[in-house]
Amino acid sequence: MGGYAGAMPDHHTLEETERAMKEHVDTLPLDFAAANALSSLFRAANAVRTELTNRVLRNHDMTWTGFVVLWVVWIWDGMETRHVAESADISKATLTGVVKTLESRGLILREGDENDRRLVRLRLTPEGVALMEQIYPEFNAVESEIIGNLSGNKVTTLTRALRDVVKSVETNHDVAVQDD
Amino acid sequence: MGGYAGAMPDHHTLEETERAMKEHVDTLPLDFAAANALSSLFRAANAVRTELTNRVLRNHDMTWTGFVVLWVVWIWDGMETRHVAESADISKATLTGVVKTLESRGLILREGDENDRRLVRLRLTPEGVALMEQIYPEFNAVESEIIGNLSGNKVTTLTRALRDVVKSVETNHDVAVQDD
DNA sequence: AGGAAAAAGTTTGCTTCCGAACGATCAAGA
DNA sequence: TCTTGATCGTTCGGAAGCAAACTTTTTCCT
Repeated sequence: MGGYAGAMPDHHTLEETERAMKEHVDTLPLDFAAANALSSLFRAANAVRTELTNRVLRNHDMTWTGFVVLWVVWIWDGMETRHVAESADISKATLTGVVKTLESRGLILREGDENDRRLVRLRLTPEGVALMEQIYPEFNAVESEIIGNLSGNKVTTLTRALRDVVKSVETNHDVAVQDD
Repeated sequence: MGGYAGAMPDHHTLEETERAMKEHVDTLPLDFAAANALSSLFRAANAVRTELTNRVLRNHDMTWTGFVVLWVVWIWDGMETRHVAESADISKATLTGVVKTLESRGLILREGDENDRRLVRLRLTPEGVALMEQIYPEFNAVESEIIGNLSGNKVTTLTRALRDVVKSVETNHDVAVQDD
């Protein structure tokens, strides 16, 4: 991936792409600021995800989604699957498959609810707990390293702006949001 | 997905999750600010991606990655495969499959390079161009709508912070970065 | 009580998604 | 020249990823 300076890069920088795009669609009334912001959003998310996967999860033979699901169930022991799916930002259908994988590795348990037999609650096995207690500090250390290059003030601003973006998307469909 | 206010939500907010996590791992020295920032990053990216997919791409029977690849080739006509993959933030292996799908729908063309027969260059068909000229304005309009809720100043700050995150990740591996 | 409607999780079918191994092609040096 | 080493795109195997259809269970209405 990128990160060059001085010499001619073998790929196109964001700035070059912006220029090329403007030439390409210069007759259309477009919002370039929005396009750049969201392009940066996806690029950042992908870069961080790849970094965390390669430096932390890979050593434990763990996928990104597998880790996220384990983390959610670690924090919210006995959570119902639909809420786990929502927290992990994946569909119920995907969760079914991921849980099957994690179950086969002895990290998670499916447990029926006695009062409502439609529900399935998820719990970590002792092995799952042990794994999370080992992985998560490593995971967070890399998170800290990545974010550590930004000043404290910038981190707060960034986090708030990202939450605003989420709120902006959800506001278009849900009932009015009024918090914060 | 979320976006409730007043009544008890059927899911956990970011703030509640933060509290639960702190209770859960309170003996460990963790960087919560970094965890919150990156959690917000993934949530924002997912929310925007889902929104754009549902409101724009779905109407044209187009997947997210398919659209991104088409967009890159639209802007950089005749680009070599490996550069398209890098620009689209996917692996070469993934690109092979996606191009196969787009090719079967008559939107993209694979074209051998005469000077270096290892290379494959990608071009849009007239149908592909027509599709992009129709979809991209719609796509950008929704981008604009999402970002439009933030003040102009905030957008600039957000974009810059996200690029800093990308740079922070890449700096750990590449040669020193010195631009901007 | 009884039947319709809603809700939870699973299955199905198809498309990403990636690392590793692979075959083909080109580049550099003896 | 030829051969060793890179480089490019593809293939393979396995795991996400989702919408839509489906089964089971619960809720709601009369």
